[in-house]
Amino acid sequence: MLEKIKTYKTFEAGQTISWRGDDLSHFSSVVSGIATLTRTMEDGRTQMVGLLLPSDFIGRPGREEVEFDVTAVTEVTLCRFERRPFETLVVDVPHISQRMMEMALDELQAAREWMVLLGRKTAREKIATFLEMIVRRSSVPGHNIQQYALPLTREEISNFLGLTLETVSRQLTKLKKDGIVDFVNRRHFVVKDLSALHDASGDDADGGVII
Amino acid sequence: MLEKIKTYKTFEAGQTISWRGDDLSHFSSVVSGIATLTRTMEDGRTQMVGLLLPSDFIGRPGREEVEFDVTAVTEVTLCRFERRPFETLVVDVPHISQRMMEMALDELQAAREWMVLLGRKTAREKIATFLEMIVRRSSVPGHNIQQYALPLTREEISNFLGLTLETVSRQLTKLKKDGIVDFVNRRHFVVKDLSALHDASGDDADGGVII
DNA sequence: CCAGCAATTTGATCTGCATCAAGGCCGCCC
DNA sequence: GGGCGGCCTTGATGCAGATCAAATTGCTGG
Repeated sequence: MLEKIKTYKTFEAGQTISWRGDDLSHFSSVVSGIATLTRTMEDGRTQMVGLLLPSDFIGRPGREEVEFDVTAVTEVTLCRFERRPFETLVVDVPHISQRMMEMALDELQAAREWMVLLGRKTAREKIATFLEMIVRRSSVPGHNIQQYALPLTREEISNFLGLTLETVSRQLTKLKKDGIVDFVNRRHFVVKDLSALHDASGDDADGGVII
Repeated sequence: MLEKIKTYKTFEAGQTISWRGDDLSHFSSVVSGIATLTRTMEDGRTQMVGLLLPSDFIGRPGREEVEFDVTAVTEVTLCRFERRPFETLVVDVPHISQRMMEMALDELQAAREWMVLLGRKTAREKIATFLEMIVRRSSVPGHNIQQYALPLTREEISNFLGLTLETVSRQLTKLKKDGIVDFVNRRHFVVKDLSALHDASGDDADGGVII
């Protein structure tokens, strides 16, 4: 059923996929590439509120408007469904809303963890948490990755972490000086001490039950 | 069907409803009272990630553990469903997952707006946004409320906004000195200039489409 | 191969909020 | 009613990260 109403669309790196306030004409899921969800205040202060990776979903049944700016960071291909037929489908096919509920709850959990970072972590902890997240997300079980790609510019990272780009740069070089990570070049890094990286993140040992 | 497996439980103000890491034995919805969702770091830094009001939901199908501490701020009555039967129900009754999807997406939207506040707003903007939220949530169409209750202590507010309690106190007295709000007592306030309060919040005119 | 330009790093300085430290207020219980 | 204890306010000081300001790097297109 989904097959009938689906189309693909590709956006090039840097292109805006939709602006806050636009009519919500489609629901989409990311097929490939990386996109961001951001909010910009009147004076230009910008906060990223979501990083969309393949399989992530954009759109909300029952809403008429997009609530955040969606921007392609790399080339992005979306699989899109027209809004009206999709909304009908959500009602008719129970499995879809179950799946979407699960995805929404996962995202909610991630957003809440991110709120802890934004509200309470130091710059160093923010950067360490961010790098650790990259490592965790890029890891494939069984494979031992040596080198990780940094998909965002310093400015994008700063908008993700609620910092300035200068602070991001400084904290990255500090983690390097401390021997925790190393930079192959500006967009690729190696983790030299994973447990030190974790210690620097401010998160407790493991999901954090104190026995 | 829900009727059969539902029970009520009341918690007194200040009591912990569940700790992070506890087994998730029930799904609950708030019947009355106010509860908070918080995360506390090893060294005691605390961030609130959710404020649970009547009709809000606690729990997540497919999860074994509670992810955040849940605490009663006022006396709280929950309507609880045992986990296993409820999970079955979610699969069998499509309407439930549709409703839960919508609630999760609403919460996600709220969490993302909160991320902007935590990452980019100044202390004054945070306080103004918080007061404006209280006003919006307490407003009943048709009624003209004069006085609003502040459901949280200064410390709880500070944990909500990613500030210290001293900063919360100072910014509240500043908004008072500026003639924007007035305090009947420590836990009740009056808005003297709603549009000034809005201006102080840093949010744009209205949901923010620039025409 | 080099000019031009955007991204990044690095340095100097400033400042908003945290931290440290007293009091003051007020409800509550004896 | 008075004193106790939990909130809350207010003041003084410190500092992490913002801001302002140059370099430096390194890619891109001529």
